[in-house]
Amino acid sequence: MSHTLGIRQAQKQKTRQAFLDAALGLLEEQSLSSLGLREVTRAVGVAPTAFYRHFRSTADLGVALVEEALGSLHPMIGTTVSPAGDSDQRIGRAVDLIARHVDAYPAHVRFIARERHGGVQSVREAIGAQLARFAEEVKAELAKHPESAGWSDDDLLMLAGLYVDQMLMTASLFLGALDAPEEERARVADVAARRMRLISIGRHHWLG
Amino acid sequence: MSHTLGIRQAQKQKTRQAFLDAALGLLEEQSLSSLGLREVTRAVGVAPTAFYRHFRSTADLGVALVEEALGSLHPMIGTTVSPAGDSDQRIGRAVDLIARHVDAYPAHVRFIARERHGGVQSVREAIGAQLARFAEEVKAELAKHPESAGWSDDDLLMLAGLYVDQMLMTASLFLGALDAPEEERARVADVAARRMRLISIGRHHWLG
DNA sequence: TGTACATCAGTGAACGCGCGTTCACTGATGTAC
DNA sequence: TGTACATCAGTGAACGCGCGTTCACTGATGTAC
Repeated sequence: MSHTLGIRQAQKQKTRQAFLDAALGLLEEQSLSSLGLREVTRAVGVAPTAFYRHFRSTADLGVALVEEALGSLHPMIGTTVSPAGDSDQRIGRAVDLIARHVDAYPAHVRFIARERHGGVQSVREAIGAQLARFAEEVKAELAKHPESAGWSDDDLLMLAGLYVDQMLMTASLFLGALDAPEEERARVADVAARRMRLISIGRHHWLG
Repeated sequence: MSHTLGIRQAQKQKTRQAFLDAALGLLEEQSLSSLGLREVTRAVGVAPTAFYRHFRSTADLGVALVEEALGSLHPMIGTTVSPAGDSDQRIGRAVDLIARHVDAYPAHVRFIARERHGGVQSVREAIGAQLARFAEEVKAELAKHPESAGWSDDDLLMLAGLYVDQMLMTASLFLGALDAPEEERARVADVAARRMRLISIGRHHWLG
């Protein structure tokens, strides 16, 4: 069981989380490179100087947001890229899982899509590092599949990277259809599934 | 032959282009949503108020940059997605063309990658519209290929979108390796080619 | 349990600075005759 | 070709405002005894 924090530590964590939440909200309509320190503290309801008790800069806060948005996703890799079920079932499960994740954490997904190529170097690097970890984990999972027999390490990593990028693309498409009618969301899911199916077919005919 | 502009018009166009060039340079290290009007005029060497003679806002300038970065690329679609040569030759040609384009216009490519999901709505929409056009053009080109016999319109558009996204991904990877040793650039080209090969294989086995 | 001192998350005033936008202007270019 | 007037790209001063950062502070929480 976990150690109970002191009152002071608990309050500090609570404020820190309020900073992350407020920033994430503000970042729905702008980029991190234009997010102001005073803007965030105003949204939280504390003095501007309180910011420095938690972060060195908004870039630093951005790196913390990367951890929050992607850090908890690693355990999902195993179940998503499992060999259970036939190909179409696996694809349907993956697409559905992405759709649910976008529904549950739209601001996190938007933040990652936006800042992956955004204007703040340290945040780009943090996202890149997390995505590289995902690719390695997907690769390790793919290696367990019987279909991967005969594949080189390099080819497996190539395929894993393709899957990771495809997941991000799909998440971004769902994000754009968040407020659209169900019909549009279904269309997005359908296109995403067909893309993955095509990749899956390519995978099965890769050797020979 | 083209009409010669008056001195006044010619000078205005020259200044406008100076704005676009200066903004593109400044955007290598930040996002459009944090680009300041005064920052741009300072880089150009004109008074801040001169900006308003050309653009309503930095967002407006961003939309103009989208046109500059992507507008001239449409004619390249036809030759890139042509059915000439075997599959590997076509892929090699496409990857090489992307690499050369990134070398020639790194700032344009970075701008598009950054602002595609960036914080300025009108610019996101302008990029989205251009990419949708590209997808339609790629689809039209694919439809000419004999391999596309039996494909539905919807599947062709799905494949075209996959190619367009893959081109952007590849361009972005080359961008990250711009200052890297040739060895690293070759590795990027190799991964990109293998990704496209896998997609191409999937394409050939899509039906039946 | 109580006391005395240390820690430290959050405060509030103050600073110098660059921002976007307005306005009336200047002077070179364009046009009508 | 010359003259008189119109256009308009770029100027420069001025404005009110919000920014990031500094500093000494307060008072609740933590700790040593």
